Amino acid sequence: MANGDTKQKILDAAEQLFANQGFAATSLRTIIRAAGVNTAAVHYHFGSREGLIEAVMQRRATPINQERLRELESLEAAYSDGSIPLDRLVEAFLGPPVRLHFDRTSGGSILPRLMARAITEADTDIHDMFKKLFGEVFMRFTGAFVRTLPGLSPVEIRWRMHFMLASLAFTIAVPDLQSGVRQPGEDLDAPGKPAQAESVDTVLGRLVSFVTAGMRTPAFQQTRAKV
Amino acid sequence: MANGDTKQKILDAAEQLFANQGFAATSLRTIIRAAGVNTAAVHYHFGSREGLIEAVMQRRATPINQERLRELESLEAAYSDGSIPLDRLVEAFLGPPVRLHFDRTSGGSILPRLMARAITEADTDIHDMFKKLFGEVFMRFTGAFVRTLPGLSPVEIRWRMHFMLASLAFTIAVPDLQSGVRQPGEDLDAPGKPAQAESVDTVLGRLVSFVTAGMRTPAFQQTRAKV
DNA sequence: GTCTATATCTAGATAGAC
DNA sequence: GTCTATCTAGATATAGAC
Repeated sequence: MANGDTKQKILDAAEQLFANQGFAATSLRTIIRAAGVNTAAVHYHFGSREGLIEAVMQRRATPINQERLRELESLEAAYSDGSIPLDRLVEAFLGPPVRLHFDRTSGGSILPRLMARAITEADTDIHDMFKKLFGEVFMRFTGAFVRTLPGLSPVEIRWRMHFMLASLAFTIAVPDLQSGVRQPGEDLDAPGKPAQAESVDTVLGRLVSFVTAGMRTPAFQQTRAKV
Repeated sequence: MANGDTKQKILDAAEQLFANQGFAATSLRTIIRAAGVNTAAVHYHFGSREGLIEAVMQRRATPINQERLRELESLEAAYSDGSIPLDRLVEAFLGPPVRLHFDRTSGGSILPRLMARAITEADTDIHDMFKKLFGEVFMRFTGAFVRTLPGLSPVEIRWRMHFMLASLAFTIAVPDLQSGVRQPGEDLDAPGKPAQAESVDTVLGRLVSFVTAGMRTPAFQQTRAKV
């Protein structure tokens, strides 16, 4: 409990709680209780509650951005003459957060849940923060999708990336939704048992195949029936 | 400002605020200020903050459920011999909330945002509430999807419905995300201008075509490369 | 059914001792 | 760098007059 330890303890506790309960629902006092420190420590290290939120997010955004960029650049190098295959591109975007979500060793397993919370949260300040942290890499991917899918307008592509983001965020942040809802006739799983215990590869595979198919489908054509 | 008016005013104000700010971030005091009533009125009519939340959600769940069921039953009648076409089924599920989202007359335009918030929120009590309100109709649809997509396992179908729910919720609840992120090279829209102003049919069309394609794609096969 | 007034608690933030 | 003590504001909830 000596030196600079406190800062880390606060960050860890805050990350856990923000990820589990959301930002709005987590008070500083809950955090300091969990971290075993006192109120003043938070303000000393981070200035304010908002400063803490930003620090928590910043600590985690960098690795995801780096990993995504690394994969994207490796794909761009491999397919420098043509365009990148769609499923590879989708996986380069979804893989890093999903894999980190399942990584129980790095302490990063809560990380993507935290990120998903950030998109999901109502607070616009948090949205702004999120855009600041991920916006640049997101735009790089947008450009790649535009090249890979020349048949689609940029607007259409942006919508589909929005759906992709949605599927990603939900898969990570709201996993309990797929448990609570059971099938009509079948009982593949026991009454209360969550439908999870799936491997990283399986989850990522399901996600990538769904999103890739959605991305690839022909552009929606407005029927000008009315007007 | 005479009789039973107060209850309605509270419900309306609460719905607005919950939809815009989320549940956790909205205090009773904010609500009573907006509604022009006082604290005691809320407790008199709804017992507690949680009681108010439940009342707000219940008021809106019923019409969506009814509309979805009506469309589903009409499809089941029309295709009683075979299975329902996938895109019709997807539209029956997504159409009612999306259309209500755009309906500026019924005062229901905030409604689906509210619902989307409920899935999106961290609070598990709200999740439970949500499952209670929509679970039954959701299961009816699950059964229909299982019949329409015999090539997919129920587990796979549940995952894809999860992605569908995600895309729906995000489209309605987090519309600003698609604005803030702009294209690399192109400026189809002005710097700050949101990319919306799209018609109901366009948005619903984009959503349905993306989801339908994702739903229809062949089941993900686990490669047993490792292990 | 509606209000004012108030009780009780918890929030974020700061001052100042160590 | 870390703590205790405390300020102020805001929260939910209730009592009791009208």
